[in-house]
Amino acid sequence: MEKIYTIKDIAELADVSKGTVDRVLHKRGKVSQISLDKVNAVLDKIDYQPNLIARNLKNTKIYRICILLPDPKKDPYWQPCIEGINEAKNEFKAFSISVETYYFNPTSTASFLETNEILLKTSPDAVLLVPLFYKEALDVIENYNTLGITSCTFNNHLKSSVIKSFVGQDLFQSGRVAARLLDLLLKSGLIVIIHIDEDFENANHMQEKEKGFRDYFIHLEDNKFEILTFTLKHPQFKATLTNFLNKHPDLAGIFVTTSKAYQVAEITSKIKDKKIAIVGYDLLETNMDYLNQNAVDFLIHQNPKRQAYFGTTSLIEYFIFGKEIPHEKLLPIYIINTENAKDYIL
Amino acid sequence: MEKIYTIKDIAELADVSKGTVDRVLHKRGKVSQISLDKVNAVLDKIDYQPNLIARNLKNTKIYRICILLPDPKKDPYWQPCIEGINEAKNEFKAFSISVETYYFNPTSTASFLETNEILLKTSPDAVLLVPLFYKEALDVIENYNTLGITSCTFNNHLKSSVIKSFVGQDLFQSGRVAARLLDLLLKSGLIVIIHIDEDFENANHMQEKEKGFRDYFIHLEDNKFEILTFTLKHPQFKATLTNFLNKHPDLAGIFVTTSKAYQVAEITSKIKDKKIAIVGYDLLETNMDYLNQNAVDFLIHQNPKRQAYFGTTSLIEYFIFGKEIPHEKLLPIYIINTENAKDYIL
DNA sequence: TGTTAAATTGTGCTCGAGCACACGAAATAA
DNA sequence: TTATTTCGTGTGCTCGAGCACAATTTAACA
Repeated sequence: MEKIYTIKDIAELADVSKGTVDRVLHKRGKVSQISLDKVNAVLDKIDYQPNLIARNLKNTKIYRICILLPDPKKDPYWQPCIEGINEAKNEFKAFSISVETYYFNPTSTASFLETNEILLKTSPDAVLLVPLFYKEALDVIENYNTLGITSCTFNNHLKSSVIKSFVGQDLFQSGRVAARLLDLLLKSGLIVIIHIDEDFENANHMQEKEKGFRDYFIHLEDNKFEILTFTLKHPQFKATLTNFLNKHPDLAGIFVTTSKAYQVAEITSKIKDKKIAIVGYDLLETNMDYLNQNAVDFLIHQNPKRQAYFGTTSLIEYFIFGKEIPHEKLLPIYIINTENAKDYIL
Repeated sequence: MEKIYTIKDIAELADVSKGTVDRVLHKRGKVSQISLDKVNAVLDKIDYQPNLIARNLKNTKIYRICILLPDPKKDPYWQPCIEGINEAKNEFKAFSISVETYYFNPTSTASFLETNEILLKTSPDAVLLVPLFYKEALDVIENYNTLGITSCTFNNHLKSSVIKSFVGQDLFQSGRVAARLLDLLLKSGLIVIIHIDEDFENANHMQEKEKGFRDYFIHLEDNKFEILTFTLKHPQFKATLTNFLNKHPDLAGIFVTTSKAYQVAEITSKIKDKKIAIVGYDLLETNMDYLNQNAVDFLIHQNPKRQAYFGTTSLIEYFIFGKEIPHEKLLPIYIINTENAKDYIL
């Protein structure tokens, strides 16, 4: 490794004071052409990397990061996020950073807005949020922007120019992954895509997954599979599905686009004489149970823990080290079977 | 977040000088019982977290980390490691750390020892190495220890009390993952485990994988599968396998325990009338080709890039922040099909 | 009680970047 | 010519931990 240059080194090499070097580096204040040239000549020759440790020493400000996400008590999918956030907090506990989490009810836009109001009272420097509700999230983020609050998102994609970063998955591609899994598992037959138990507001992710899923089969030469789509909701769900199963004994596989695969497996696992392949999402305990019972074949893991961890550490490192935040970070699509599941759950 | 206390704060609260506080904190030098009690009383009340930034400001030493791994030109499996190392270097380029890589020929213990000699001349503070050759690696690591050099390993497990950390995968479990994949893909039939083209020295990983693979099937109630093991080497490999395929038309699946699945797929893909399921390891270009041609069904990814990245960053953070290095870090076992492969290759 | 040694405690400098302030020189105004 | 502004530059302090060394107190002994 080459010598590490400091501002003092540059000042001596350029025969000016470190104050002048500082002014050149930060384009702060007036500098004569002669001094400017001298300093630039030195800077061209060497590779100056400011010492981030020293730079941030002076910075005694405590940066406040607020995280706004659905209440894990209402939907266990979000529980791993807490662990990811705590891991990030722990890793940077020696730095002057405050990370606070705020939970809203994932079924209530009012709860989302209320919680946001409470959060705003603490005047954070940045908010990392799950933009579950499209319209409301847009307003909220626009508001952050006018207040000078940095906003980052995870889990859900939301198109907005004022969002600093998004951490999540390519949902279209995850649909293709599911398709490929069922293609390998089954030779032919009827496959059903089931959208279950989610409101219209955050339905976009289900559509993306379906698009990817169908895209895969469209590009297969042979038409070995027939694909149908079901959009189901409690409480008719159980009756409708049972009815469908009876009518279609040729049903070979099911792709569940939400984390509710267990609800489907609960019904299909009771069918004695045949096995219907199921690919679903998310490592909920209930899903894991059916996975281990062979009623679910694969689960696609969105790694909410790592999403939250990555979103949080990006913001922390942005504040304390001035690191750039990547505009979009797409996590890999994790394929889970009974044997590698424990790698992902604590 | 609560107030962040500094040594000066503690000194004032305890009514002693910061020098005394320093002595108490580091058990350095003599302190009277009275002062000790006063300082401890304050320390009990508050949660003191030393400012890592300030602590390391004074530290102008450039830490030297050497990485000793097989030459990617000899075996492309190692190429991603370079990327992982570069990513780590880049992330910490502003800190006084020197990271240098040294390549040895993976088929030659002499090359390993020679390269190690060259590396030692640079008197590193730590070495991160792939202990490919059991006996030689043990000696080398023992030697590091007497020289006061920290040693960390990745990819291969090596039992030694002086190794500070290991980053890798649970190979037994990855065998089970492969078994589960073939179990789902096939209903019944003959499965062959193929160990191909590796020397005895580093054969341990193949044995672990086989153990895990067989362990899975042993615990299935029904004996749907028959499992055989093959240990093959160039150049007899091709003839032996072709011969075996002809003799066993009931062969349903193959588990290749090394990264040479493409060599097997090259042969099986030419069989016209039937499809043999193959599960192998590692995202080599050649393996990916056969994966995309449907000749290989799944690849298990050991994520060498992340292994190298994690090993490197752990050491860097140990030196510049004094963070603890986890003794063992087992990465998840990544299941790869055609659709999620691109998430893992650059 | 005085002298010296030993034990304990306090002071002040270092690291590198950043920034406020002061100093000087040149330019303009009176 | 002198006063005042403007521009350019250098000086010196800050941040917190760590550590060398100085200063002070206490103990030991003649």
